[in-house]
Amino acid sequence: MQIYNTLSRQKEALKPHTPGEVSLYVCGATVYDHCHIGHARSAIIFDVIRNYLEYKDLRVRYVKNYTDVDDKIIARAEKEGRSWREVADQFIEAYDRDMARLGVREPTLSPKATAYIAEMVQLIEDLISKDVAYVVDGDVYFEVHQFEQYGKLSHRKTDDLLAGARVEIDPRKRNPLDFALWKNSKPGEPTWESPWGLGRPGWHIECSAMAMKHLGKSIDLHGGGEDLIFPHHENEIAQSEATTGLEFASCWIHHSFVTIDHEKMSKSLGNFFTVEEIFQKSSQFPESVIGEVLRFYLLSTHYRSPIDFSRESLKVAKSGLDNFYVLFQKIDEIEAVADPGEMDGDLKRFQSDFETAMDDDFNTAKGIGVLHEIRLEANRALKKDPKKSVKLGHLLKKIGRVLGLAQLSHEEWRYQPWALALDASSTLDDIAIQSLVKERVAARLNKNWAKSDEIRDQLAKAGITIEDRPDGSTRIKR
RNA sequence: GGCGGCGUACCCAAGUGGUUAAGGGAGCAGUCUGCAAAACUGUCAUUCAGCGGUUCAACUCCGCUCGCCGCCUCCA
Repeated sequence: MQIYNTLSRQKEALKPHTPGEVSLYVCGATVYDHCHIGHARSAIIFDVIRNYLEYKDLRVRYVKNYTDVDDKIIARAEKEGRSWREVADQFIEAYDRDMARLGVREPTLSPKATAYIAEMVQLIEDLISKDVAYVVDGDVYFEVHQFEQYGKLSHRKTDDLLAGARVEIDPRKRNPLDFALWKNSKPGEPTWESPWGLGRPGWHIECSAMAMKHLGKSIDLHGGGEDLIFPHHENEIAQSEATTGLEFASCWIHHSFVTIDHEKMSKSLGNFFTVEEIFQKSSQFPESVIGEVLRFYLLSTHYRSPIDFSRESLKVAKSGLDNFYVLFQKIDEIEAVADPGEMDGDLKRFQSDFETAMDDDFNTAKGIGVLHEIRLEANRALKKDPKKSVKLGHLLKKIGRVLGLAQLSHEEWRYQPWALALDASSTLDDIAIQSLVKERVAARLNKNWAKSDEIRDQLAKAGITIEDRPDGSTRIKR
């Protein structure tokens, strides 16, 4: 298995510290607002990476934190006249709910930063004693020049960083690049006791403390969005390695962004979509369907490439997924039986194609391509070799599980045949549709084609497509 | 200014120093159907932004040009 490592800027073989076990740490969200599609992309990518490692019989210890103390949380709390804790708790809950709807499994552990203040204080004390950190008026800073390898992750020289720096010069810092490990807190802010007085931790130290606490001094995989490379991950490396003298993480995985009109989503541009709002706007579908559409869309581009978000791209994802569920329905209808374990001929080839794709830096886009090839083959075999179709259907489910796709039954997918579109602009309600469909079925039985077609046109105008099935039933699609 | 990425058919998107450049969506034709729809079959890039170079051979390696984007500040 080859994984692209930001540290070396090339793909490397995965070599866990403990054979058969993999430790994975991912920087989670700062909980000051609802999460957006970018957060969803991050969560889904690492969910799939975790699933695939497990599929390859590796035991995965996956830690993803919540940053529940931060300037933005404090600012929001102040603005809304409530406590920072309330704000954090609210958005942790919202985050968990969004993740569940996206079919993202819970990590092995989801620590909250504020539960690890003691560990952070201890780390900082150690850094001070090693003379790589210094105290100024109740603040503690990490002295970047004391860590020779500073810049190894972002591949930047400290001089270059200074040259392009847009950082305000703080006269109390020995060097503008020095970053806060501990901040003297202002009245009303969250506060903990420390050897340097009342204060709160800096952002970077949180992840170091939680990662080392739960995964040890040297972890196998560390991930996050590519915007975290500098300074967050660079600083994590500096702090952690300055304390332990060991390599903090062997492999750094960074994913690219979700863009809107090819620009990074951001609050300042106002061009972001929250997961919550996508679910709300698509509420004519069951959550499991929307979640899967989002997953399919987000996994259809390699994680290291940017992906542009649009309504259109979700429609395409929906269409792609429809094909799988149509197949599942057809397989159900043929009533052939096959042992899910039976793997012969094409089956093995498809499975190995999928593994080859995923072994190559988690190429989910190619993996989805294999899913479609299996689907096509299963459709072809439907009449000639129904048993093969059933087996291919089993394979589809097995492989799909890694990606979190194609796991529903066709009934769940098309739970109400008359509620199948992303743009529900129909002027007819479900009851009206049902009665028109009944009327049309009767007309067709009487071979009253004019009437039947008239009803079909009427439904078409309301944005509903009719499909007559061979058994006389009617399927409807918006 | 420093560092990095991208540009593949109408749209999205994999990929490789050399046999047919995945797959999806859309389109077109056929099978099926009362007609449709769905599904299946076929078709849809002699070509991979442009120009040079290396090579027996490049879309794939190197250089330059054009266009787009990201990081260097909190950010998935």
